Amino acid sequence: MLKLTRKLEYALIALRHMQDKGDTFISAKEIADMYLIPQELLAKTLQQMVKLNYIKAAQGPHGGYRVRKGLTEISMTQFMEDLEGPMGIVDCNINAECIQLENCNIRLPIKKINSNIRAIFNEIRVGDITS
Amino acid sequence: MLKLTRKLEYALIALRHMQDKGDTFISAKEIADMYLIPQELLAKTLQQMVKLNYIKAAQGPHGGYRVRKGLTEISMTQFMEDLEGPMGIVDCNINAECIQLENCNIRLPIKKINSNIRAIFNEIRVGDITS
DNA sequence: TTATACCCGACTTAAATAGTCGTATTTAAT
DNA sequence: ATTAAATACGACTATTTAAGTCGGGTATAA
Repeated sequence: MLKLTRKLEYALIALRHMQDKGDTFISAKEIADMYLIPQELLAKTLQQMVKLNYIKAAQGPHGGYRVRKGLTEISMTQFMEDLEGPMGIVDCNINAECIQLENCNIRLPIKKINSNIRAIFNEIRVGDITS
Repeated sequence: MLKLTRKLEYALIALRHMQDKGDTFISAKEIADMYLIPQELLAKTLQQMVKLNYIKAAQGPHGGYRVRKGLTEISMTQFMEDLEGPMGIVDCNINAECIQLENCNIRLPIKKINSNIRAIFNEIRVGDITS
């Protein structure tokens, strides 16, 4: 339990790699080869990040991706939720459609733990990992 | 991502309920009915907690479970890992058999986040949730 | 003796994650 | 123009993990 998804790992690895390379466009293949990441999967993730305006893509030969300036300032909470949807250690923190609800006897303490975890990721910037 | 398992939720709900009832033995059925938890699943979890010496069982009619004194003092980290195995937001924090390892460019920052999360659960006692 | 409850392992199902494939489009270089 | 290298995108499949079920056993109070 309490695991990050591979997608997030791959995204961070890729961002860090691109960050290191400055302004040049880096292909998905280069990153996939270097870190032994399944290329298609990484590609999809990079495409998602383009849509999120995290990175910029260039098509054609010598194309690839590069990091948008300022990306490093966003919080990990934002980053994670942009890529994977809402974060919450239990479902009722997310969809609130729990059949128990009224009966639940641990709601409050769990909620508190949840905000502790969010607090951690709120205070971490993407740049803390990728720079 | 970053979810607790149902088993842990059920375990905590059950512990809290038993705690509230003091020394009397509470059956799995009573708890399952009250909180709409699948009985067999809850039963298995309770049995696991008996083995861990978290709770005490009594067989036969009017049997059931009750909480061991002192349980409330153990940390959530211990509790969670006893029930679900090692905790870690990425695999390499657990089994260390990552094909990348050398290449990985985000190992250190991830490790740091991981210990932040562990720190949270280390400082929470089971009793903080169940009492 | 019966009914209630725990005990325990094997099994099945469901959901989430991870990974693959095919086809289309863009574009630099020749 | 043609080719090759790259992104774009949706549908599909596979794998893993979590969740839930079942069957047969044992203990014990009434």
